Amino acid sequence: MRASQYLLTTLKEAPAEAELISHRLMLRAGLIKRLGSGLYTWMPLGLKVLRKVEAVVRDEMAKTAKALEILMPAVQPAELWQESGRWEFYGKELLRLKDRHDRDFVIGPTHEEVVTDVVRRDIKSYRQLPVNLYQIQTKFRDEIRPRFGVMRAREFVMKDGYSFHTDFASLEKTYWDYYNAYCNVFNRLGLKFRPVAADTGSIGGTGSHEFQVLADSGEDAIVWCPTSDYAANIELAEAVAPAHARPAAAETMTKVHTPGVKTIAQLAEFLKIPVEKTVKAVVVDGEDGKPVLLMVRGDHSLNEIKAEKLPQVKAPLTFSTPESIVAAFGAAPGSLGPVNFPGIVIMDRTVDRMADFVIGSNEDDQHYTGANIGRDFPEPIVADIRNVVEGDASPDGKGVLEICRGIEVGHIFQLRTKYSEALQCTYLDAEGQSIPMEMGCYGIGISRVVAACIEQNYDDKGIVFPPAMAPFALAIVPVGADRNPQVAETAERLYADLLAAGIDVFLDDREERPGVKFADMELIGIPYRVTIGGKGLEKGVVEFVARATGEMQELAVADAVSQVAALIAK
RNA sequence: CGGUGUGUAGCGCAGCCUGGUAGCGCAUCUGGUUUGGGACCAGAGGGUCGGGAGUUCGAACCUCUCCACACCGACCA
Repeated sequence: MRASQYLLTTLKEAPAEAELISHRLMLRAGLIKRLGSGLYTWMPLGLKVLRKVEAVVRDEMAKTAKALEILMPAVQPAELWQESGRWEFYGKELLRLKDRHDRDFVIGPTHEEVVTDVVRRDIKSYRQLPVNLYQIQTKFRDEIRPRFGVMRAREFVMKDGYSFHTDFASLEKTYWDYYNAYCNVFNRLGLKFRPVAADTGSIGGTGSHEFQVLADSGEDAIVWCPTSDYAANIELAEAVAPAHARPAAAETMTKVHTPGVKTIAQLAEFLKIPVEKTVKAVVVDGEDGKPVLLMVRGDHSLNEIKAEKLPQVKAPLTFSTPESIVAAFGAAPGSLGPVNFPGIVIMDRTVDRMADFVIGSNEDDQHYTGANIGRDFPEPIVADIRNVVEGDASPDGKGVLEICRGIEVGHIFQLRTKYSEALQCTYLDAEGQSIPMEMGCYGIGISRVVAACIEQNYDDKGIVFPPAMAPFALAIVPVGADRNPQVAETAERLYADLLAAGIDVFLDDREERPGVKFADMELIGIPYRVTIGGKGLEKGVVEFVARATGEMQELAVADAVSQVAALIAK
């Protein structure tokens, strides 16, 4: 491709709305243009990158996941969503619309309903199973807060796969095929990533893994163990009970005046004690509507997903209002505790092993010191309700946990029979019994992968695409071609020869100063550059520069094509 | 939806407090000089100052209202 015939829309300054580095660079490099909140046009250069990702995904879908590609409608009839129950449960993220006949439709945020309908129409016998289908398609989720460009856009490109099985063993086999396919995809794209155990969220089901690209800007916290292969999303990571038993009570429970103390930090500061000696009280609505008191150690934080799963707690998790808290406890948040509280109390496993701690007294501006479980209030229910922290013991007992940030680019689920039952997607087994199919679903955020990649591969000059994702394999930059016919000739010949050799070359034949061309080629992240100038040609050489390292070497013009091809192939 | 903030040329911004008919840098166009790291000189084009209403002789500026966008909290590929 020639720059003179291409549409490069690079910017020196990024639009003010862009905060994340990948978002800024994608706008500056002209990969995407914003149309509205969470809506982006993929410009020629950006689309090329997107297609590169798709190509790798398609290849691995065929080779490793052994799935067949289909394409389902983006617009789906509401009936299917009513049948699965998600018309009610999916909430406002589901974009609903009516056609001219006033019939309800949705713009698909995912395709479990449609694909299940496809399969239930045609697949009737165990002999036809398993079935494994995928598509690459534009999805729409009316996100509460779109942000970070295509990282969390409302409209985005997703690869979604679905498999159907007679039994769980078959599902598990395909599940691990996808697991391996995803590992291959992200490895081939040159990403640093980690598969982690994950919560199944609103999609439902049993087993689940997320594929997280490691980046400090990631929205997810990933827990992992350097000395074992344990890795999980913090939402799921189990906080194990401390190894030691609960110490014996040594202090007498004493009420202390703590004027103006509302937070754990203030409490520890006021009493001059470590925060580990305090217990935090959080009040949520119970399953029966009455407030439930949750206790975690002062320096720990409540894991809302774990809390929501407790049978005593109402789902979705709802923090009790200050009014209902005052009514139930007689005190405002900041001084709450289990002493003399008649309702349900649930404490974290760590709290269970504490003694002589500080806790709210259910009187404003009063706390208890030296509080002890059992002696000063009844033994609460014990549960894992906190987020793990760095230094916690790994749940597999093989080390100590660390935490890093990740961007979720893929997610695989064992759905089991949630949708096949709701939509009556059944098959007849050898005995003629009608049985709901076991299902799995498998997603990759294609457009998000591009942003995640940039988040991991950039420098002060711009994007540094890994070769597998780069819009072009190589840039040729002639310097002074308008004054030196030999430069122009050499550039043209090299361009033609490299194209003939099957290399996707970008020839910057614009009438721009060299600095402008260099800066643009670097900004858009082309992995390699050949610079052709008069001085070099006098010596019979051209320059070859690697974007990632900046390393330059001179190549003899005579065999530049074969040398470039060899260098790129490395 | 709640909290905070911003809307002025394609992009980045100033002007607003203290009303007087809109400006800077980059980008664009023309001419010239330049030419291995985002050139220089001269000239030019480009604006419903987010929309509407109000106050005023006069509103980018003051008031009200609506809209859009961004950031912080509840969702997810």
